Amino acid sequence: MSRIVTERKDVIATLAETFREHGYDGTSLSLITEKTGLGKGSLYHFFPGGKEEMAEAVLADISAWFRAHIFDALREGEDPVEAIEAMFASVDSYFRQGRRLCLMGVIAASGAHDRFARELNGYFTDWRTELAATLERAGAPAAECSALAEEIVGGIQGALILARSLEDPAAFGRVLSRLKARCSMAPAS
Amino acid sequence: MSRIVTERKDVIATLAETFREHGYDGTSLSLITEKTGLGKGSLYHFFPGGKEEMAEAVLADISAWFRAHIFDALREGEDPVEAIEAMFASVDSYFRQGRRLCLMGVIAASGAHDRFARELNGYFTDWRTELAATLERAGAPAAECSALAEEIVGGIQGALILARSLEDPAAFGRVLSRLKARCSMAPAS
DNA sequence: GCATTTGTGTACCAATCGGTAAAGTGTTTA
DNA sequence: TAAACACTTTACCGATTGGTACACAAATGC
Repeated sequence: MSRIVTERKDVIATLAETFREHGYDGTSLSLITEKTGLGKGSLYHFFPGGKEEMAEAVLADISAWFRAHIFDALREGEDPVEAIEAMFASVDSYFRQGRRLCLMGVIAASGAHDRFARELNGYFTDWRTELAATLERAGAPAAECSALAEEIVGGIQGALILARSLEDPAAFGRVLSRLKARCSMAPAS
Repeated sequence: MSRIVTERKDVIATLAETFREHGYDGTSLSLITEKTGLGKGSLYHFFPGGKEEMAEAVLADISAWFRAHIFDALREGEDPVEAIEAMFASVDSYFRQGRRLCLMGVIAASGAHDRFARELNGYFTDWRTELAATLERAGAPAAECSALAEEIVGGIQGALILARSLEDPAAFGRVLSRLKARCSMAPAS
């Protein structure tokens, strides 16, 4: 019997998908065992803190992904208009054209939100901040770009909820393209 | 010892608040017992179907409220512009200036979403439909008002998630007023 | 080659889960 | 006034929950 050796990071993607689909409270250890193929022994070897540490690891992983692929790209993109366009493309792909929920939103809307308040706050604060700065670089009126960023970051979350509720993933793309259109209006005077 | 007699409808508001705050899976019968002050016997007397029937009753109650106070007001308001303005005011008040989540959104973002798919779909479909029709009556370009309604209904959900995550209820009001502003642009040609 | 580290499987735990059964109390109705 | 009804209380059920203990196997380091 060949032993299949796992590493901590191999589990995180599966963990993330499970939490996304079933929520924090809806994800039991037995469900995790089933989805990952790992027994409790292995699970608690990687995550001594149990379920809470698993969720924390997943959230940290997601934060890192967004920092690397979205926030940094916004800040460091030479052409801010192009960078914003790239952000929308990345978001559409990351959320699988509206078929995948945002785990940050899922946690925020669950009873476990206070346990992960720091991660949630950081994620949304960073996104709003970086997007606002890039909008300003792109020529949006300075007084407005923080509010516009807020509207967009929130709009993305709402569009995901809406798409799932309407059972119409395409609704996500429609809202996304409207939000994108808002970015190119009211260019710098 | 005076016996306190309860009616089914008396429990529903407390039930709603509990589900809102703790999510569907996070709301246990013992938590419900604690919040409502009712024992399991009484609970199962009112809701023989248990937790699922309780949630269904709450969702039905919410649907009825929105139908009566939002959707009907949109459809029957003589002045469509005023009706839309009233909708935003009602929404701001219903969601307690961003301090209260939408239970429909909470369920949609939970693992229980498929169990209540019909209710979720109906709620969002009706809202989008009625708002789109009112926008058209208000003079919005016919080709656009369905998409605009979608953007607004989704935007409200997202703003609630955002406000909770940022621990800044005021973010809800800010997004709300931006969404409202979108309604008065592009008047009929 | 031997010890240590890294990962796995199994058995177990108290606590809680959602749900049931039935006796009891008060209120309405006939 | 007696039966029917509406609500409550208490005790109980098997299943599942998150978590622990520990023996065990494979890879790794010296």
